[in-house]
Amino acid sequence: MPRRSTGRVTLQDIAERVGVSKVTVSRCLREPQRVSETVRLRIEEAIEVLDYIPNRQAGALSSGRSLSVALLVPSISNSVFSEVQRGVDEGLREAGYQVLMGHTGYSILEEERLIDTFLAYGVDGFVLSSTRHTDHAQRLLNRAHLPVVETMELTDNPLDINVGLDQRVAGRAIGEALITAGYRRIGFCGARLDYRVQQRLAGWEDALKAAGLSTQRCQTTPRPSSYRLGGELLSAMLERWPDMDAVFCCNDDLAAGALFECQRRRLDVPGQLALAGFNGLDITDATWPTLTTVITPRRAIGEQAARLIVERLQGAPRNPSRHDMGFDIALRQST
Amino acid sequence: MPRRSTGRVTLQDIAERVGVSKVTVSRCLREPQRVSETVRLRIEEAIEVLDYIPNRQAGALSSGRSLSVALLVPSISNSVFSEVQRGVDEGLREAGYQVLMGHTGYSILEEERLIDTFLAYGVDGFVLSSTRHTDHAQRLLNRAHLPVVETMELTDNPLDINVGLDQRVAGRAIGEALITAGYRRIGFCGARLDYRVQQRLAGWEDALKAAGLSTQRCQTTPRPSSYRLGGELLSAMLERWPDMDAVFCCNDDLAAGALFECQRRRLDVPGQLALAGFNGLDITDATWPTLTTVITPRRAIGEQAARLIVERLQGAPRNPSRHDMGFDIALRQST
DNA sequence: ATGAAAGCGCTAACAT
DNA sequence: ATGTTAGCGCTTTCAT
Repeated sequence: MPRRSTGRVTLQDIAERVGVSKVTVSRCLREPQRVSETVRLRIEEAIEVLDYIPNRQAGALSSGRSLSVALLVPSISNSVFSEVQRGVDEGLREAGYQVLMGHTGYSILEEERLIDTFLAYGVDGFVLSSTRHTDHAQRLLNRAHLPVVETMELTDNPLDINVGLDQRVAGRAIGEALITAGYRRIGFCGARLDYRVQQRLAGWEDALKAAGLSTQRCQTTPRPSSYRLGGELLSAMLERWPDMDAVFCCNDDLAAGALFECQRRRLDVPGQLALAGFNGLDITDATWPTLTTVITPRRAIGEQAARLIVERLQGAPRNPSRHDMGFDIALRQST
Repeated sequence: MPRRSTGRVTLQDIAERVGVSKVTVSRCLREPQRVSETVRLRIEEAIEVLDYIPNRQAGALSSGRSLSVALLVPSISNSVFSEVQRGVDEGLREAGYQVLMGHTGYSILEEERLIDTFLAYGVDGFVLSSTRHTDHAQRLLNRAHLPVVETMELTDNPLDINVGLDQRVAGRAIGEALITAGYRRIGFCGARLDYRVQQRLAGWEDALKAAGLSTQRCQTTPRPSSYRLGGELLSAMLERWPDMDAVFCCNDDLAAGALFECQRRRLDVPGQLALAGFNGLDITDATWPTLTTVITPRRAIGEQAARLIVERLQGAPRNPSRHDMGFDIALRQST
């Protein structure tokens, strides 16, 4: 017994109304110039009148391409990734691809789960926001023969395409900037301690060691970053190392939170304590005093990722590559 | 001539390896208890060994259900919506649904485009973050016979399910709180001026009028909200109405930006000027002074939206409803 | 320029 | 408990 149709308007409905076969309608949608003008106009009219919405699942099943790309970010609420997302989204949309977003909660296991899910949805490519993955995730990606872009940080062994910046070099640069500015008892505070934060910490150590300074003033926690945590970490540090004259916070949220805590304590920034953040979020340029930070090219990373993946989707051969997008130090009022 | 297969592992491959038919494998995945234990174990082993990933497009095409729900938010970077998103995501994931997110950029035309796109992807339902849509979008949604939840604000004519809070009443409540606290020359500053902001403004007017106070101190702009804009609007207001003793900012970003501007001007908050925001973002509880604000139950809205849509997806009949999730006023140091 | 036929990988319906 | 058959809506291939 035939299963009843879903009631949705299909290519066949358009075809019948116009009096052509459904291949012609399909063709009209994909290669309008291959259909005669008269037929084209009538098809377009029918589509309009019937409110036809193509069934992408059927299209994808048949063609093997879904015209969608998965973008996996650690966190939705972290504004750091929303800029990357915008760049990716814009670039891919222009090329006719839909971006499907997922968030991993900073967990590579969750990333693996999402890769599996999106493979099941038949995405044509992946943009990941890290270079660290489970073995299984890597296997899945390799077998799928899909273009993959790993973003944010750089790696020597990209799965495929890698677009980011050297987090360690950036950490070192901000450390050096603080040293150049005359600070000598420089602390580091970090939350979450994901790979990128660890790299920034290593960079900070590089800078201090190279200058012969102590790297003992280091306060870290696995807890997720927040404004309040920035305040808490700063308080703990002031207690342990009252002589500290500057702090590099692993990200801008912590830096802003630390600044608020200084205000609460009536501690003059930068007079009594200098503060620096990382990423260059909007808030760093709005507080009083404004915050010194490392500006990361998040939008550009997203755009470049989109550009490269589109190239591949349009047929360019696989060619593992690494793209260093650099960073800028913004020296502001807090140092 | 037969088209060559995609090379992907399919149900058929599993079936052949185990020596059963593919329906049995399919059944094993969906209703394991209906398959004999021995066969089940062998199927599970084959799936593991071959790294089988089901093709959801084929499944959805065949069954008419994609096990996915679209969530449309105005902005990815606005943390207001990330809480909603978490609630939705969590609830839907538990029920076995994947959330596909899109952002409209506060444009109902873009919303319409996304509704079209996600209908093409065959989603089983929609969570929207407004009650305002284009006529065409409403038509599309009605014809699709899919569960739809409109969130954030309340409406008298829900498309289907409506979960939110009365933005106008909330605006009035914060206005009244300021009046109760003794302020009399109360300003309003608003950005973007989307529907919700307009409602908050109307509520603020309600409160001031009811108390016989002037509503002239109102500074608005269509520009998108940001910390810096909060500072700019405040500056403009101080210039126009130097006697102003309190400002209700339409959201927390503006309020924080206004606070930073006060710090820059060495204006004592709340001594010389009181500030209030809207939403209850983390930052309002981190600044110095902390910010008075309206706490909106964003997480709860998301969870409730998920709960209700899952009910419908599991067969509950359509039953238009409105769920007022309320709000709380947090009186903090800035007033 | 247009169409007929086959098939993408899966599930629903109906046997056995 | 398992299998057979048909078909979801589209695109591809090949023919006209």
